[in-house]
Amino acid sequence: MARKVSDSDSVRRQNRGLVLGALRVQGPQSRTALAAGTGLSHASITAITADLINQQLIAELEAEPRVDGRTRGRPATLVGFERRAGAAALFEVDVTRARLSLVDYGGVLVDRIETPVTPLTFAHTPAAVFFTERLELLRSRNPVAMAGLRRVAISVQGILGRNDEGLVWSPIAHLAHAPFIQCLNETLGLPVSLHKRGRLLAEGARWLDPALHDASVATVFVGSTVAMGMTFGGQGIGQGNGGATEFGHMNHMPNGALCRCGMRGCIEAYAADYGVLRTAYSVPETAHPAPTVPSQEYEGLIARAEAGERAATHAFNQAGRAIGWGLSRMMAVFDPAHILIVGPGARAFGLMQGEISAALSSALVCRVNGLPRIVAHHDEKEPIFMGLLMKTLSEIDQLDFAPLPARTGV
Amino acid sequence: MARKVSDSDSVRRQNRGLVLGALRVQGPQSRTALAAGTGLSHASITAITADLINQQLIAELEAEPRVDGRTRGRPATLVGFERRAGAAALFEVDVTRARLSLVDYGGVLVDRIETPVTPLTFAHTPAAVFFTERLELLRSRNPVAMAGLRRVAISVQGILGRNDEGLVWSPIAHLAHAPFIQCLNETLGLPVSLHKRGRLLAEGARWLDPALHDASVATVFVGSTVAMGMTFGGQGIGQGNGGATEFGHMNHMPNGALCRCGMRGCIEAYAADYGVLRTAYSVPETAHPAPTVPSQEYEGLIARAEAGERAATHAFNQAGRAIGWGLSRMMAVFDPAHILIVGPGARAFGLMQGEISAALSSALVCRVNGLPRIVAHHDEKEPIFMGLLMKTLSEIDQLDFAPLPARTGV
DNA sequence: AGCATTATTTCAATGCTCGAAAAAACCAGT
DNA sequence: ACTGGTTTTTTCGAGCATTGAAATAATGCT
Repeated sequence: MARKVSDSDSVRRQNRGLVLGALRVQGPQSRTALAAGTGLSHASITAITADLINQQLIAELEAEPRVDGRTRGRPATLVGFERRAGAAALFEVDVTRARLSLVDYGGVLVDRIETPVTPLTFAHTPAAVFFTERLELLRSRNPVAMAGLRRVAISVQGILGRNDEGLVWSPIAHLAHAPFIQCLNETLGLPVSLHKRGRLLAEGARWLDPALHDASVATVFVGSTVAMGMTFGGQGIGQGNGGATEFGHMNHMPNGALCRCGMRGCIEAYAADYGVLRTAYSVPETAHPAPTVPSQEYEGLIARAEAGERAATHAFNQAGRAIGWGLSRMMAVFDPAHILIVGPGARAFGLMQGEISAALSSALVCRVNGLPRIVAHHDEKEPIFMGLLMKTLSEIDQLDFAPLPARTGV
Repeated sequence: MARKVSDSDSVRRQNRGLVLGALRVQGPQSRTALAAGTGLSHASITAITADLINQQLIAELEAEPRVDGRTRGRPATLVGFERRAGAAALFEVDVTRARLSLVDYGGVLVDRIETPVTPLTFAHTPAAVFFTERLELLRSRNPVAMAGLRRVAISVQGILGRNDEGLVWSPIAHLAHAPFIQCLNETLGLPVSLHKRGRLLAEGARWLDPALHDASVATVFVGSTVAMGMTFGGQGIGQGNGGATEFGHMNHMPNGALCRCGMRGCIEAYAADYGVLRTAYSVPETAHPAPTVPSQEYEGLIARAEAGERAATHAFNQAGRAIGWGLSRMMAVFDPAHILIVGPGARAFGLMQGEISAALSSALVCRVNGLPRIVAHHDEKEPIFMGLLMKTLSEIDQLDFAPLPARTGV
């Protein structure tokens, strides 16, 4: 049942959140700009920013040379996040490597640790230990920043259980069912959150392209896996892991090619790197998928397909068909205004586009409403990091700092 | 960009909405119960209900005999909607008939007009005329109630355009692209809204079963068409037609059976009544679908299948397979806590269940998280009406009555 | 009739927002 | 150097909604 949302304290919290959100989205800006951006009155902005400055969450920036053309009148004082107000530790765990980044409250990267990962990594070292060790290393290198740590966020691939039970399945060996979240949480006494990589991709795309910020977008990652995240006009559904999907494991063809997940006929089994290679080399569909594919091998195949080599183009056609039918089926359930293709496979977009469009054209929604715009982006790493970063910092904004702690400080 | 949500007026509006919502969901109740249900203080409830009573939106009910067991203390005064506060006209348009219901603000059915519809109906009579005529008839029979008309809502099948452009495609002949919404809107000077039938089904299920009210549910209609609506913990995405899907026209098999929509291989082409009959009678898949199927024929087929007749059971197996793979594919994108099967086809659920489960088992999400609970409901008419009714009345609550018009009205 | 119990209303205090007016801070031109 | 114009912030008083606690109402029970 709906619950109260609105005594006068909630109003304040809400408006603080609005201000922090505006700063997060648009960067440092003047109070006047904040008033315009949030719709609040100048008077309220003054009160709220004074509050936030008192609590050292934001600070006035040094006067910048004016860039906005205005030359007359009192110059604006920009306010922006106080970088020392807090920090977050962000893990991105992949099949081939793990990366831990320390960022401050302003979103600036402070330090970073990269570690190669093999299928044996988490067999030898329990995940909780692995994460803790790296956090300790980070702490020893950045004692000051780490003292203000407020959140640990982890990006993983796989399926998150229905009720916050963590990873129930993952292509990263020995990571599923490992109780590292609770461990870290208890050890550190901090909120630790787990995010699906595909979902962060969508989140990141939203932050990287302002046009997408409030749109509904499906972001498809094509590479060593096939994944998809969705955003709906600015918010995922059901707070939690809303927007996360298992697109790569949507069935493309009953009883079809063997997938890494053990099922048969998944889209990924045709469109992820290993699937494309398998097709190109005429390896039987039921052959066990290669655990990892060296990127130069995949790149090489793209090059050969672009040069017109039959087996290669055929493989990418197959991949395109799988993705296309998958999108066409998805659109029967949810039809986004934008579709983004990202990841290593985005480079092969040209090779798959024909089949994708053909499959999409057979969706009733598309025939009636027209094909959605599909765009390929070639950088896949930063969207994930960006998504993890912005999602975590926004969470700190709203959860830690928006419920005003004790009224005006001092 | 996020905009202001919260000056003190919005707080009032918000809380009025909470009160109206609680009354809508839980029916007439005491102020004390409202306080508990909304989380507001008794003092606020007093103020808000006084306001609402002043504006004649709600009224104190006659003392009812106590049923709650409490026998001591001051008896509660129940407040409930003032039925005369407004009315709504609800059209349910189907392939075979149209129904117009007049309901008052309390949700009580006042009058109803039913009209058979044929494929020629809207060829002879423009939709706008058809609707207007019936509204006029209703007005002549209920001048008083119709004077308080606040909304016209129409339930249709088909695809709604992306930007409120109305029906772009519909299985109801000559209804797509007809500008009846704007016409009615201008003629009546009232908001006229169009709803997808499948979406209302989900909405209705939510209101009919309290356990589903705040859950995420996929409601599948199986009958003359196959349709699906989704709810996400109480709210559709993207306000508008969030939760609407084109599930029936999700592709089941590339280049498969011919569907009424003109495409090939849609789920509907296998699982709607005409599809099942076509399979049962070994009519070629590419044969043009029957425009309508008499319900006794469909029922008869169910009976024969239940009696074990081969052709019939095979047809329902096919249908189950189409629905099952469709659900399995849907679950890769959105996995609801409940799946409801409703409509005439729900009676055949037992015949399809095996194939549905088999297909679902091949979804990774299901293998990992377990199969979702699938339940068949046998009544399909009332959920649609209920959905249309509650959605429209809630809209009046929130849009017309929550933004308090002019402060206390003497 | 008086007491216990439950439902509502009254009252005074608190906090937030807002609009308008005042104060600041800076540029330009004379 | 000084005055006027312009743009940004802050200050101030008013208006409102909420809240907890205390007061008031309305019954049943004994």
